[in-house]
Amino acid sequence: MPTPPDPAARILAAVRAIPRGEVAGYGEVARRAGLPGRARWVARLLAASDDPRMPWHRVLRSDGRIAFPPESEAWREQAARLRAEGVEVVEGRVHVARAQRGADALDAEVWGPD
DNA sequence: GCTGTGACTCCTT
DNA sequence: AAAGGAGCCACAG
Repeated sequence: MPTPPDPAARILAAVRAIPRGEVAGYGEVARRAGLPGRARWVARLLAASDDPRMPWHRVLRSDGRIAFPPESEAWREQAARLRAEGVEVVEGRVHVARAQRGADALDAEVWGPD
């Protein structure tokens, strides 16, 4: 039997597995890696990763919002990267429009591609 | 080794 | 709808 990859490697692999133009939540990534409840670890790992191929910008909080402080440098960076691959970002959150604030927009489902 | 701090999430008020 | 609190865990001081 192959030795099970260490948890950190599985999490990073799960992040890399998010297709271009799609997004996933921290908790969702953790679950996919077989580590439910480790959302914070996912965030910590992404912060520590220096791999330029890591699509860290596709990982959002469970409510679809960007996890960085609003208007911060990283916050802008993430929003820009998402838009660059076709993901609609409004006020720091993906266009998932679960109703809320004048939401007359149609629900373009970008959430939970699985 | 204990405390505070997060790129978190969920449940209860 | 918004706020509080508990659970979570790695890391820095």
